[in-house]
Amino acid sequence: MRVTQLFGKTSKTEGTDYQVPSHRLLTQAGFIRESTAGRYYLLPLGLKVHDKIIEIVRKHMNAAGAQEVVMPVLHPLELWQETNRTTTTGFELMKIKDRREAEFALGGTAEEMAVDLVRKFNISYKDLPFNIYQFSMKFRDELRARGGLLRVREFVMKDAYSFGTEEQFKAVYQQMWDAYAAIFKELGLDADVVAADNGYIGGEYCHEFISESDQGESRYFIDETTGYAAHEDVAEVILEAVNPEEALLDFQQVHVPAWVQKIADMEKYFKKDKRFMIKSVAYVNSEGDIIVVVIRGDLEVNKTKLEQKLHMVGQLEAASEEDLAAIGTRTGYVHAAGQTFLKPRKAKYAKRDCKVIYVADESLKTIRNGIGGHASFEEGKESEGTNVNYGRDFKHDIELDVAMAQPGMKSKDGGVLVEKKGIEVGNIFQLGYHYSNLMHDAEYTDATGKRQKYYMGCYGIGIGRTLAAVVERFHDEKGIIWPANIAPFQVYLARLGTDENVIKAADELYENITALGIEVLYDDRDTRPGEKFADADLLGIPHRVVVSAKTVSGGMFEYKKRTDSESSMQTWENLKNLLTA
RNA sequence: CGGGGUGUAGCGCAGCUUGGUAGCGCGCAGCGUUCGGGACGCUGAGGUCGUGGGUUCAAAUCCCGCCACCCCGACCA
Repeated sequence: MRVTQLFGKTSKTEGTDYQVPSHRLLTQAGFIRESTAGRYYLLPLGLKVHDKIIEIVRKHMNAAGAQEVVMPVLHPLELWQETNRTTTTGFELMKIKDRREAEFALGGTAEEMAVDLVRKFNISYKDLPFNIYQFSMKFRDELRARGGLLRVREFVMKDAYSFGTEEQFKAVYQQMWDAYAAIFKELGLDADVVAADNGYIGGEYCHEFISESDQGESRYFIDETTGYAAHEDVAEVILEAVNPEEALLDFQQVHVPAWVQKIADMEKYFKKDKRFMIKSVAYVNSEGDIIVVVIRGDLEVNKTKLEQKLHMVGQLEAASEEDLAAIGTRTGYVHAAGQTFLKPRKAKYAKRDCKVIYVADESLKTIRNGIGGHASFEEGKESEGTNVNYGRDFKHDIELDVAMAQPGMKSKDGGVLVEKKGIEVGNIFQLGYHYSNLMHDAEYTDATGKRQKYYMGCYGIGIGRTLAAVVERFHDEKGIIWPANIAPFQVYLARLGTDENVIKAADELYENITALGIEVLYDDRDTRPGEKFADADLLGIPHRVVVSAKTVSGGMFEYKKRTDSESSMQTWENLKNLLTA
């Protein structure tokens, strides 16, 4: 390809709106162009890379026995209604109607479609297991697109759906895990594999493949001694007893000044570490019930864990002042001990009839003689509890681990958790019977002739995001540095000058390298050398060859790798070897 | 959805306070001089000033509505 014929241009100036390197570089180098927020044009250069990534993914999926299909992008809305995802999806479902008023969801993920396709056939146990996948545009009405291709509203995703028996599933899951590891390795992204939350997809467990990056939005923890790796949403820690040697003291309700409300205030007033404080955090669910989580003062409630463990996925929101008023309390004075304590006040403050669900975090068991959680806010008589001991002074029926992990904590496997940030480039989900239970006829015939439900999994890779993750990992101040296997071209051939001999030599070299089956981007523009070199670096093509009056007179070619700082003169034979190596 | 900000030529911006013929740099086109890390001179093209309404003799500028985009948060691939 000649640069003079290539659609898309590099830009010398950087925009000011780019917060993320890959966004700026891909735009500046002419790989992508923004349409509206979160929707991008892929230009010829960008598409070439995109295609190469797809090819690698396809190769490994096929090798793992998965079979490619294409599903419609418009999903009949009834399918989504069958699984209640029209109301409960995490992403805002995009819907459209045709002229007959038939409603469709713009596909954001395709579990229902896959099941619907499969149930159109008479599947027997002899057909199992199988795994079908596709590359298709996914639509998600993101609240806020961000970071170029990192978080968009339309993107090509490879999504696979496996069907089989429960016994067969483990092997399929492992197969996909291995395929993913191979894919990301081939792309130069040695992704961390972390346990994560299934969220709206459903199922009981899943793993995310995360490319470590400062620009990533996923926060996760790794225990480097044991290998335990988990997304912050699910990371489990062992909390050790803080003061097990301390004798239990008598509970006291003591007067405190009105300014003492937050944990920080209490630390100041009682002159004790926040680990000894007892904190209550209130949420409201979609029914309007109030969920009060009582937890150690130094910990944060992990809402994802809480939702998962209460089976209220996607339903919890932080309680408002109004919600708190409904149970007779207010911010800073949510009572840890439970409903009974609230009753006397209820008549005065209650505004609506709602359930109060108390959850005690396991961390409460790690402290003796804690402070707080028994606040009274009657004016002039503000008070707090001291020497509070969970189990003795109060206890809740629901005891869960819902604390957010923090760096330095002990992982559930015993090592120390290190915090990392990264870009989630792929995920594998165990779905189990989630969809088979919700959708009719998601069944096959077993060896005894009985109908059985499918045990499913699903597996996704965002192609554009992966592309961006590669750029995040491989770039310098001058531009992108593509790994050779996905570079849009292998060679950037820069012709310096417009001398007849130079043109002839460069044209010939272009032909000769192309004849080797190597993709060349031939910079045949009549521009100055500096511009060509700058573009070569910006575009990130692995090899750079220069033809100029100097090289022509010497009968040699100038060669440099994108990652080299110095170039060298090479004969054609040597150059050939360097380029085909 | 809450808070903050921005919309003027392909890109980056000035002009708006104090209403009066729409500007600058880069880029683009032509000519010339140049030619090894983003040259220089001259000439030129290119803008419904996001959009709808209002005030006014007159609106990029003042007022109201709407839309889009960016950042933080919330939410979540």
